Amino acid sequence: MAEFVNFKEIDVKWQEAWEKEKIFQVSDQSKKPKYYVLDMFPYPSGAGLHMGHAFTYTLGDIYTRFKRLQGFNVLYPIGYDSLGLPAENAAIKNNTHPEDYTKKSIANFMKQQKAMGWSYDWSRALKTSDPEFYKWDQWIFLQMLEKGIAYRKKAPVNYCPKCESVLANEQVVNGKCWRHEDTDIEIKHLEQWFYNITKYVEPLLQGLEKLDWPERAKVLQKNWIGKSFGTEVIFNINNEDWKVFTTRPDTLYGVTFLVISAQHNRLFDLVTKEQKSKVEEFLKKLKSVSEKELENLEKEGVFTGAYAINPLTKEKVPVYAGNFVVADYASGMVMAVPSHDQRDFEFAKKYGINIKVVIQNKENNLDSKTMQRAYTENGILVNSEKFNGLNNRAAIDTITEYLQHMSLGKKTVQYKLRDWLISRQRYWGTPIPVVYCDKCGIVPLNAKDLPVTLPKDVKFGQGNPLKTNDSWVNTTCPKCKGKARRETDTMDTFVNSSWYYLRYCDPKNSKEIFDSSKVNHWCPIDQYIGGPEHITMHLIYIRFYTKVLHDLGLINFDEPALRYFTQGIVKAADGERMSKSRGNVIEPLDTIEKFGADALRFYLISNASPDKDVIWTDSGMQSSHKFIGKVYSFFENIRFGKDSEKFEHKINKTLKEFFDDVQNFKYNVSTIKLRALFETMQNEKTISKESANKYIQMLHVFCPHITEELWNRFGNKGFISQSTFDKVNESKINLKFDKEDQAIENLSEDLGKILKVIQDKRDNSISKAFVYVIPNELELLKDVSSIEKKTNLTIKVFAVNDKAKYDPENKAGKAKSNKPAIHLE
RNA sequence: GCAGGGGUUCCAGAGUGGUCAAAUGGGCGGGACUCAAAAUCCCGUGGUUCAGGCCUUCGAGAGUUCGAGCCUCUCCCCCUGCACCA
Repeated sequence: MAEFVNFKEIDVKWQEAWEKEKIFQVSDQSKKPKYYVLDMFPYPSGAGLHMGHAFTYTLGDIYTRFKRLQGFNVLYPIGYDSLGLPAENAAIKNNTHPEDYTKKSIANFMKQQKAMGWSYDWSRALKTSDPEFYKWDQWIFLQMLEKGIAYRKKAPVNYCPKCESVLANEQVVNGKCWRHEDTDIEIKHLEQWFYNITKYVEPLLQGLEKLDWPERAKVLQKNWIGKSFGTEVIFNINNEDWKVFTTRPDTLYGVTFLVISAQHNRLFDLVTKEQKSKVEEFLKKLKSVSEKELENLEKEGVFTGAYAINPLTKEKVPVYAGNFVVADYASGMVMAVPSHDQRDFEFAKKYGINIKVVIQNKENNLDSKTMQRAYTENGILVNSEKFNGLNNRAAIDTITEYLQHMSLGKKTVQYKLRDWLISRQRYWGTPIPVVYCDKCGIVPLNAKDLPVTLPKDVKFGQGNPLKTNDSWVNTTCPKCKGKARRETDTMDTFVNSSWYYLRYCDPKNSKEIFDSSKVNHWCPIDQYIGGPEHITMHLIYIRFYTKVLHDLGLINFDEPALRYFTQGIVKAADGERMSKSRGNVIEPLDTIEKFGADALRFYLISNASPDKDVIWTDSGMQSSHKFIGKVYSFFENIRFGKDSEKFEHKINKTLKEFFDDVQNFKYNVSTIKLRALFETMQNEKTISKESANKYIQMLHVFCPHITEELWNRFGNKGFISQSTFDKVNESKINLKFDKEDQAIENLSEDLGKILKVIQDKRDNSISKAFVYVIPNELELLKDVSSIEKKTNLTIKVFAVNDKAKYDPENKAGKAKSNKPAIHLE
């Protein structure tokens, strides 16, 4: 009975044994093939483990245990993404130092992680707030600087007033901060550190092809990178060439104005004296608008006073500054064709700008004076001089070639991906290892002087805390030994997670970032597991870093993770996210206390495919608990005997399917098959120890504690955690047994239906059933005891050609294949 | 708008050409046990009833096929992501 089993006790017993024997420590040297499973490391918050953690890390642990039992030498490390703003903010709130806060959080986390039975190699644990770790962030930065990948520039950047820091493009979600859904991003023009990720845009795009990732993840990254083909057209403004990117050079003759981004850093080069005040007024208004809803922002603009010359028509068209043009995409300036682009059309109507039709089609005769909206379909060029009559699709190439020929433009490619802004004006991050020297300017530190550690003594509350420690800020220039000032910005926390997976391969190396041979042995990650929210942030950065480190010759692969699995979310019973404010949170630790870690693990994966959301139900949780209890008590005092042939068939077949299902994360399907097999097992007279071992090995990946206990009770040597699966014995798999089951089930069903009808009509006097089958099906029904038990009938089965059969009603003739005839009395 | 993923029986969720009225779990109904309840166990759970049948179901419609939940097309709906990217 489930109640009598003290799961908690078993959990702790084996968790301690595993730890004591260090059985999950993995050696770099092994005869076994390597396998690297990685869960994205957690951000250690003071709140501890939540159900989402319990779910995602259990998925990884199951996969790891599965791979171990398959005979792989599995690297399964864990660490803490412990630098970052939330720790800083939480510390400020609790009036402690981020370092103390983080230390406490990690200790708490670790305890809880162990209670889940996750089989990490704790000897490799790392935390990013450790100077021995972030030292290498700084080292990588210096490498990047040397290669020109790290650089400083003044640019319009996203600033979150709540974070009091700038953000990367990836961290802006719908114009808001990724951490503060209620906070609008402000655009500031600041000089900041960037990583030149756009240099790697093509490898990032092409690398996707060879990855075994969910389609969704690949598409998301593709869209984020946003490659588009087009033409760069040169417009002359005030005797200066300005490049404008367009995907529609076929409409070039219809350009009636240009729009430059209001955030463009050269905007005022164009603004005339007369228009200056109007433009400034417009910009002021823009700022207040950005604090409201960005979504339905109307397209607005203001005339700059400048005119551009259309390279083909030589016409002069006005240049406007507009709020809808993205400053740092392409050249930050667009050509506007109101007749064939709806946005441009609305803008032209609003400001009374000329409209010129250049594409016509036979059915509709467009007239610029009467048209109600832009015509965006295809057609034939008109008003386009020598290109008149061309199909507009064809004209895209023709006109581009002509521009190229005349040196007025060229074919080009644009991407949405921007360079990665890594500066943060906050304390709890990796210090950027440069100084500002009055004489030498920006000077990087020497690698031997790393790490630049965070000073503990700083004041929080106003601006960047690092600026408050003068003795830290004031330093000497490594070049001229003169006075210098340290960079007080720290790095985006995402730099840490961009290469942590490499450090796990050689976590204690104090001489170099890692031993390349170790990293090349373990990497790339064979199976990476994490949430979908990381696809356009972390997973872009980690791929970028990998490519950079590859090009630096440090590693011999250029993709971090070949396979990636995205898990779903654990939702509360009401279908909402679990949250304190909703009061619907179920705590993993409470659940373990009540049901044991195995039952929780089993429950979390038995509901649905793990890439789907799990909706928590107490009854489901209880059902898993019940099942685990039944299995445990079944085996607890079992006496082994022999397997029936049928059972040998079943266990081998299940094992075979199990390999396939678990390999493909169909954990839920596996749990069902284990339930079914358990039912069969209960009806067997005896089973062998070998089969029992097979069964608990399968169950072990989901429920490591009770299976460890049973393994031990069975008298096996060593740990089940370190055992390996037997090969599937294909010769024992005989589909005959499945047919037999099918035949029994069919007959049982038929009898049931007949009895139901009869019993309604007559009284219950039926006690015997005579069954007539076609001869070659006779042996499928040789054991009908289960049906006899169920129906309370005595059953006799005959072959139809059996001369000695009892068949008073002469039913035997009705027997068909898979459909025996039946006589009841 | 664009892209991706989906719509399965009361719910969750398996299932991708025949043995599918469709696994499994939950819920619900019935039964056993009990003085009773809880727990546990067994049975049932689209309709209908004629002895194992018949009819209707897997978002809607059309098609391919001897045969479709599963393949093709069109449409509807839901979720997710990007969103003024020129």
